[in-house]
Amino acid sequence: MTDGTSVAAERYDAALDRVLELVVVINDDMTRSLARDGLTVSRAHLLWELRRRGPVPQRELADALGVTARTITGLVDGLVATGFVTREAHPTDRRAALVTFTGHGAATVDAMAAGQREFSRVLFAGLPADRFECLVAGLDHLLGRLRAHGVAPGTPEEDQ
Amino acid sequence: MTDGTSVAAERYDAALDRVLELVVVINDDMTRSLARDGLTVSRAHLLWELRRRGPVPQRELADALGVTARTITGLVDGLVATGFVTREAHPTDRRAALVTFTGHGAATVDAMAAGQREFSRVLFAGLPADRFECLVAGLDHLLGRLRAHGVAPGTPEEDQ
DNA sequence: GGTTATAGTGAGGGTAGGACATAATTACGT
DNA sequence: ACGTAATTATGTCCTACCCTCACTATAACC
Repeated sequence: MTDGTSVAAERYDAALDRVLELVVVINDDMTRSLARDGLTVSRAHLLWELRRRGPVPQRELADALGVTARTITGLVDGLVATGFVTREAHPTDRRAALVTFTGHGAATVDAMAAGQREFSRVLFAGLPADRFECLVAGLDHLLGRLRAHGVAPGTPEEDQ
Repeated sequence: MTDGTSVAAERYDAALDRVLELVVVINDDMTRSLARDGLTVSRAHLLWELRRRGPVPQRELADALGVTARTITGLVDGLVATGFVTREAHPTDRRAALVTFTGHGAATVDAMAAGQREFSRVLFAGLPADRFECLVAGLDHLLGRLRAHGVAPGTPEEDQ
């Protein structure tokens, strides 16, 4: 079974190892980088969603992040305590609180966006155009396979 | 500034988005898959290291996972309680406890390894050989850039 | 033997999630 | 209009991960 059926199981394994290593390394880097801004990954995700939605009630953030409303309460508590957002009154629904950026919060999340662009340049710089395209195509293939396998979002999936 | 200096900042951004999405999707999938075996990501990492080291004192696992010894105590507590490992006496050092697989633990981690091979086949199946090679080369490039940028392991980095 | 280093744990704190229960408010149905 | 949902957010309580600091027991060194 050295070849025949496919490229070779061992090459697949080695490739998956690289993907997994990439996952770990990027995760760690994000965590450290955010910590320098006084943020955690979860809180940064919240700010990121808030950025492309404007002030929204917490319920919407819960749906966007895929966590319970209770978790959002905790995350917003932390972000309020550290001065990134405030809870403002909803104009029409007195149950809801509109999560709203402070100046510091807006500046931080803008800096995050800039940092991400910078990071992408660092990552992909020096990669010839054709190799770059091929890499992106490969990544798309992986994402497609994951979705087809019922893993990624886009699939409703009632789980188990 | 539509082109000229490089491929185009927007393409880099889009590519990074794919990488980030891959990170999230794979993380979530791993978490769910492990939960079906009664494991968490951290505990599975511990078992994974234990697999390629044989019975070891907890100190060694702490170094391998990059966490404090205290954290290992907690993880091993959980794994003992759920029947994956036991703490055995060290033959020569009475301070140390050798973390050792139970039958269930060994079987589970072997199944994890098999599942990973299976997963790699699912991911890469249907990718022509040349495209596969190109993807792997691209991934290596990314890992290299990360290391060069002082992100990945291999760099001592006294952190500060 | 005495000092120092190491292995592991107790105590306690911060963050991230969940389940369940509950108050306040809105929406709906008749 | 009035009662019954449904919805927003939170209180309370739980698991889990990770840390620091203090401490015990043991090993190692000299």
